[in-house]
Amino acid sequence: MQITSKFTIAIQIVTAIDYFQETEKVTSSFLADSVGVNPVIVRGVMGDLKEAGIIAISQGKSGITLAKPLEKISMYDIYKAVDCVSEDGLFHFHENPNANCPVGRNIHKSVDKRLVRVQKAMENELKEMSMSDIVKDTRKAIRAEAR
Amino acid sequence: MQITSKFTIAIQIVTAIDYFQETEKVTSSFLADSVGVNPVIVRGVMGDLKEAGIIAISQGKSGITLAKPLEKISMYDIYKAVDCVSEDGLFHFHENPNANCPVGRNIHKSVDKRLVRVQKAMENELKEMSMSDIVKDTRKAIRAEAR
DNA sequence: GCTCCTGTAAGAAGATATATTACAGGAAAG
DNA sequence: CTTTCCTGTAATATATCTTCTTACAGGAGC
Repeated sequence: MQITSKFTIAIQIVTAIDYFQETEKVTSSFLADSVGVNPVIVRGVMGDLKEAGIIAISQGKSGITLAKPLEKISMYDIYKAVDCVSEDGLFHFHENPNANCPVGRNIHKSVDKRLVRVQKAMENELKEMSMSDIVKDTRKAIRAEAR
Repeated sequence: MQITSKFTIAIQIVTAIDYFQETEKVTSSFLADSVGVNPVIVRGVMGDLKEAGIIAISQGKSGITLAKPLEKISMYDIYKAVDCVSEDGLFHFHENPNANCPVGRNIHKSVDKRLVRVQKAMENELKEMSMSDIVKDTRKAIRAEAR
């Protein structure tokens, strides 16, 4: 099992918007070309990011822009925006434990809270990561290429 | 997206083996009945758990038993045993970032290591959790019912 | 008013998860 | 040694999810 690529697509979109904001008109097709997926997918992700207040969409010359400074966008913000994990949680509890079995009837109680804790541990790590660091690293890698 | 239910099925299987070990002959059908899934699924998970040295499978009177004390089985051990996350990692990076785009060409480098860190944060939390605690909680819940 | 971009619908194709039937082979028990 | 019955596994069927793709309406910007 894996988390939808919408998450990493969104990360690249935000990075590319910042990187090209000043030199290009950034549109869904432009981003789709950079990311290597269909423009429709990009528009979907763009919609999510707009709703979350991360980007601003204009059809004008400015194209798509960031709605707030990179420092204020965490990877968790993006993760939440694109909804890449089911609202039932990261873990999928099997649906029909047997209610006639004492274990089947009570296992949920003991396991659920721990699964929540595990998911939170992952999400807390995402909260610590800022998009400005991703962009910095990417710019550095691009500069390193030039040599 | 969600992690396969094989994980929670395995957790219930280990719990049920411990709980019923002394009073019942534990077989794949017995477990399947408790878990509420098809016996074939249980046999698959059993195979994984056996390979990981967590349970022992016998066709004799003893049935299926734990291969080591509960205290020595962590949730991480089970998570690893059933292989519920792709070996490419929890996160799915989109496949074709454009190599002609500086961002598309370099985004992987900056993001990958962070995704690994996030996944590890989750897995470390699982390592802290012992099956003996799950079983204790479940037994407690069962006793509470009796009143 | 014209252009072109976004938003969205709808359908196709592929991957994955789970259920289900069936059966061979082997271990345990007598 | 024979019978029983449990495991291991293959093959097939659904259902769901993901991503791709085509198409088009409506609206924003120039």
